Amino acid sequence: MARPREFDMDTAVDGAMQIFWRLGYSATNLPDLLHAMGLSRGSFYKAFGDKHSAYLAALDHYDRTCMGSAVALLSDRSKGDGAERILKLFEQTGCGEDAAPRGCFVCNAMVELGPHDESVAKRTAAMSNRLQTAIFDALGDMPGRRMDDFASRHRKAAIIARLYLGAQAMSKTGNADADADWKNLLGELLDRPA
Amino acid sequence: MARPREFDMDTAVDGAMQIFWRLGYSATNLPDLLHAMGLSRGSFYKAFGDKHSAYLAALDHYDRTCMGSAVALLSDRSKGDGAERILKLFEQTGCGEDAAPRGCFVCNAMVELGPHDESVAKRTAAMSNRLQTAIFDALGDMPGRRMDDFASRHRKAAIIARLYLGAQAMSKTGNADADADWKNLLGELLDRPA
DNA sequence: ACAATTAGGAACCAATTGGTACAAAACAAA
DNA sequence: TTTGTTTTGTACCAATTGGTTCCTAATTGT
Repeated sequence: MARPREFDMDTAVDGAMQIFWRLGYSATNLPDLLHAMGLSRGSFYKAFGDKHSAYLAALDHYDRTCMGSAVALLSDRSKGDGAERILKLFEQTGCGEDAAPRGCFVCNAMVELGPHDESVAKRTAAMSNRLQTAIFDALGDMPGRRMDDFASRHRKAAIIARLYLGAQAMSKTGNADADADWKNLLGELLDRPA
Repeated sequence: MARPREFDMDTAVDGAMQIFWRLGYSATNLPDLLHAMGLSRGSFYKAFGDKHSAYLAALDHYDRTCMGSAVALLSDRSKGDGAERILKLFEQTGCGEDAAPRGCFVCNAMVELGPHDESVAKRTAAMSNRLQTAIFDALGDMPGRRMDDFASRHRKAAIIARLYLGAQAMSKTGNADADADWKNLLGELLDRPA
């Protein structure tokens, strides 16, 4: 048919995700974005249309990759019971100790564009719901602990999801590691039925 | 000495806070900022120097006003015991139901500028610490409930502060009111010693 | 009244913004 | 090899960005 594209689509979108994640939407200008994606203006506008569409593609990429592995961790029975998996999630996604804290892309997007961008709001809401559901499921997999009723588990999952976002947000100021042991209480929290 | 300024400093800074709070730093351009502050370019640059300084002034204003009243609420013994006051904080600052969700200015600033702006990081860290301390104090004022030890109270306060930030962040997507009753669990959580 | 001093506001600025036009280049099918 | 199609990179664009200049107006102290 015609000339095939030289760049790898997934690599480019991943590059976009990286820089949007680190800098946010407004603060990322086109030259930086193009550099991060490894392609030139022509290719970019042909393949994505505009900056905003590239951002949405980056969000969807985040959903597929990062959010996907978070959900996978939460539902992986080989990693311990539900409480241990939730704790692992908090530890692995580095709620605090990171040297270059970029937080959670979903949280960043929600805060920056949520109220003014319908398409972003829809995606971030879907992703946080996905996380919350995975937490809910993990809460149901705690053999040996007293089982919560459905409504309590739901509320508990809602709390933990918000706690996760808040921890990610606070990690971006760099003072979070000062009292990093707050994670310990999360474990105690999970033990206690509500 | 000389001609006095015609605008009220506090009103102007408050206007700056409003629009920065709603739009964020990057997305607020100078014309909008000037309009919100009710003054012209000349007066603005004479009084504040540049956009960034105005943002810092807005943050400090937030600390004085909003954060101040939050802390005041948390330490107001006439509003109930510590647990009730914490619950009131979550209810009053509208974690979810707001029609025009602007979230929490501290959280917004942390997420947008925290990792790249030392002066913002310092201020937001100070403010979140201030909130966390007030929560810690409130947790110590729960007559009739079993008293937590010092370390547990500290961790509990750290959790609640992060929960607050996360709830504020999630409120910006608009889907938060779907399961607004997660606050109920906060009450149960507070009852239980850790 | 009169300096001295400062606020206010409009005109202006260079740099950067996101986005477009277009021609050359690279491929596939014939 | 020719033709048709698509990518790629560069030059270009208008609009907007935050910020400066500078003149006029207003006020206070003397």
